[in-house]
Amino acid sequence: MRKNGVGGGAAAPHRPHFSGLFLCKHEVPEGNILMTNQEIAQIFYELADMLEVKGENRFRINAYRKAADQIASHPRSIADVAAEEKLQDIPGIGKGIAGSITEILETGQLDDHRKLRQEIPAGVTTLLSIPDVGPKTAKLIWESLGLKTIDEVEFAAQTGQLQKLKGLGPKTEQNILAGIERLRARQAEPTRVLLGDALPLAERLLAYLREHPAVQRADAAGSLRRRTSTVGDIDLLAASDDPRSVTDFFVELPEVGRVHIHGDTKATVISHTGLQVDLYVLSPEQYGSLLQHFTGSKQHNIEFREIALAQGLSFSEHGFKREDGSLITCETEEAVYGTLGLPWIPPEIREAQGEFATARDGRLPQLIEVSDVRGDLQMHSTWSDGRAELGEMARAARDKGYAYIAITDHSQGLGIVQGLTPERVREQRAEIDQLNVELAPFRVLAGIEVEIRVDGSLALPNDVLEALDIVLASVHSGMRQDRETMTHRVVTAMHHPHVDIIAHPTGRLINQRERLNLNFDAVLQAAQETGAILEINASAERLDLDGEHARAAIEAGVLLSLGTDAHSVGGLDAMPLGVAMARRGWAEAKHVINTRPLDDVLELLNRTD
DNA sequence: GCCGTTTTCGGCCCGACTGTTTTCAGTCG
Repeated sequence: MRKNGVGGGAAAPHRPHFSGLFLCKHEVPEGNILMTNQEIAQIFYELADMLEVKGENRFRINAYRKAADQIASHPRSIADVAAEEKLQDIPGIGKGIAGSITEILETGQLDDHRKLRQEIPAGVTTLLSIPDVGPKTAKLIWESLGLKTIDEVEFAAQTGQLQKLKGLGPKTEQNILAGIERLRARQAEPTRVLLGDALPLAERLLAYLREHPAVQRADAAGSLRRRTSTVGDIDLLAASDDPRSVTDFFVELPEVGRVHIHGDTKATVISHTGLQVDLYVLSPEQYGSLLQHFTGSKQHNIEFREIALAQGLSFSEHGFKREDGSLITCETEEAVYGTLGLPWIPPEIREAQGEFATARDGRLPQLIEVSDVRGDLQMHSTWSDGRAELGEMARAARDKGYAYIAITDHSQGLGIVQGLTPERVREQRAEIDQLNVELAPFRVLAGIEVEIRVDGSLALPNDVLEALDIVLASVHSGMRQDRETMTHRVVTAMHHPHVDIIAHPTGRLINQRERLNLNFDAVLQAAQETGAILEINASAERLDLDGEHARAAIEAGVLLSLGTDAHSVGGLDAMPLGVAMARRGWAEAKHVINTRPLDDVLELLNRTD
């Protein structure tokens, strides 16, 4: 788990930067400044960092961080929420922070933040991004040596100045130097790792651990288990009666580049690929509490422990402690939640977004499972930019157990690939018809991923689209349009009579390209009006919609579809990632059209045979 | 600063590991 992951109170000075997705000029009340959720959140993160360096009340600091998390992950524009005077409906936002948000929206800044910034140079809070440098160390270095940048701290460490400070020694000085090196490596290779890349590495490491004779169980936890789109590190857990032998074994694995921490029950290593991997080991009878604790999220755990405290129980990874000091251990997570009278809560929704209240009321959703998915509704073949023949894709999908798929090659109008012309759509249809004879009862739907042109019109004529079984529409070019234009463009396409699904609706490519500048509320409204379906694109670099957007869609009564967007046979394996996003969005099978039998899907699309 | 099926005040999650220390502070998860 990365810095400030589960349970921590430490700073996380740098947050991934989001696009201006949630901002819409014409919705902001007169006189307000254009601010994205991320920009607003950033002010509170910085405020928290500065207060921490000052040594202020840690609960106040945590309140700002919690509010910033809520703001950053809110699926709607905070400016819109503010305009509706609903800010205090958001958990963690009370009168004070609501007032601060209003001030930020009106003036573009926060006076408390501005004043503190005069007191504490911006550079000092950036020192918090160095591993092993927290607020106390940053303050010490700044006040005693006057250092304000990472470069200055690096030089001071190289020249032995840091170890002269009270409380620091030569080891710490070396750790800070190594930390700066790690930070630089991260910045050169900036990104968080894709869920789809981290999962295989975690599985390899787990396979080693499970072979160790003293290991009874091993699982991934943390954000990987919650299936966030990207992860900052990998958290692994093991059950063993001899934990030390397991951490000893772990730090010697071939994947390990460097050992950072190596204790009796925990070890932290850096893999050769630069990813941090943490291992925690406890006895089998404590495995349930270990799993719960390290799955997080941090805020979920805090709420969980508050509920425990209200029942006179203190909870940690070791189990529940009664007030008399006696321990209740839990071998399973079901027992952990059950001890507080709660049903087991799926990891994907442990984000402190209302899951406890829902669980208490017995209203937890029956989340969609991979096995619910009967067909894959987006994939490509050599007819456009895919690497496998249409027949190979179909047979591979059939062999995965699907009842149907949609072949959705690109249309003309997409410059970089050989998109289908009306003529070639008809040729492809003949091949699909032939395949359907061969593969029956498995069914290949003749589909298309048609370009939404810059004005919202589609790149194929109506009669061509009408003859297809399913039409996906998406934006691949002209992506820099302003918010109003882009929103109008997508909404116009949704109103097209032959468009069934908007593919990868927000257009993000994780770590590569920001989301489209789109008013998502307006997209949801258009979906309500037209019945258009929004895709959850399962390819690892898209995962679009993500959980937050999927949940907003479901709450708006909008239907979803799942497609891998596979461009090869191997690409079909991405479906569990898409299902994970759906689960993070609290989706049940009924919310996703391709959990339904083919006839029901065709009826929904008004294309019954 | 937030929050309330004990509370509008007085709480706010809990423990391992490391380094610099002679008993603990800082950082992290």
